[in-house]
Amino acid sequence: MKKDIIFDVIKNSPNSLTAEEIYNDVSQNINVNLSTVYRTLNNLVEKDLVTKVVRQDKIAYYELANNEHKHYLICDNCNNAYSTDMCDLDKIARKIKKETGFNITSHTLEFHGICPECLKNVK
Amino acid sequence: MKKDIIFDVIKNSPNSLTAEEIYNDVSQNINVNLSTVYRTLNNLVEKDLVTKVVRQDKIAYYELANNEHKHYLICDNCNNAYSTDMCDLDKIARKIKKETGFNITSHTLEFHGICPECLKNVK
DNA sequence: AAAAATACGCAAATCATTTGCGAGTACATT
DNA sequence: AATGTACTCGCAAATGATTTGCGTATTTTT
Repeated sequence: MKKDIIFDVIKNSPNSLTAEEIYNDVSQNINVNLSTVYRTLNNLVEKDLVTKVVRQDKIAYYELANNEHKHYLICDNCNNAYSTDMCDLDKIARKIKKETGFNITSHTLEFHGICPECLKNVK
Repeated sequence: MKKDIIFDVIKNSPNSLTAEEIYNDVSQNINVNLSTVYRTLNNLVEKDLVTKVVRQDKIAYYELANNEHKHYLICDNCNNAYSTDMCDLDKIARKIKKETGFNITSHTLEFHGICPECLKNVK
């Protein structure tokens, strides 16, 4: 079924994708409806197979729910997202937990700025 | 004009507000239209007087564009947002800048979990 | 006070995402 | 194979936060 194909697209993508991007990709091979893509994505997120992150542009991005935690550097100029695995947030999370009693289970982090490529072109 | 009243609401709020919350607040005193609130907010954001942050719930939250950097602990149970000023991200940002050349200008960080209050009630 | 610029209300538009419904398909049980 | 039950999908309409066009008021500038 189409769920597998949609999941494959996510699995094979090095970066996170929007529902529309997934839809376009899948549509090249088979017929699907956008709502099917959304339904499937929600399904995969529920099953913890896929992670959904809403960015400042208000669009949801989906990626493989992998163990290794990633964050994005989003260029305000070209709007590309570069991922980084640098994240010392667990330390901060522990500190917050200790000082506030808040039981933190997850976090999202988004950096904004200008990527090296754009920096070159702007100058 | 209404811009001042809207700005006052934001100034006097200890936490970030949605457009609707601001609208409700302002409406208690004067007549305004929701679109006026939105227009004014965009205006204030443009002038760097107000900061807009889109959260995972896809709703934009507005707060005074203040110098002191805050992040939110959002309870997945009661949906309240607790703010914290703990943020060692500048260190991480510098590291990323050095290693990737990405010129980071801002970031958003959102912690999710269960707040102490809800923890008590759930148990 | 007239002209030019803003502010505002109202209704309609937008856009990502969701949902109701009805039809198609798969799988299990007899 | 036949029946039942549960998904899977497509399609069109609905949602909900936010934006926009437009005409009218109100302010600011001259």
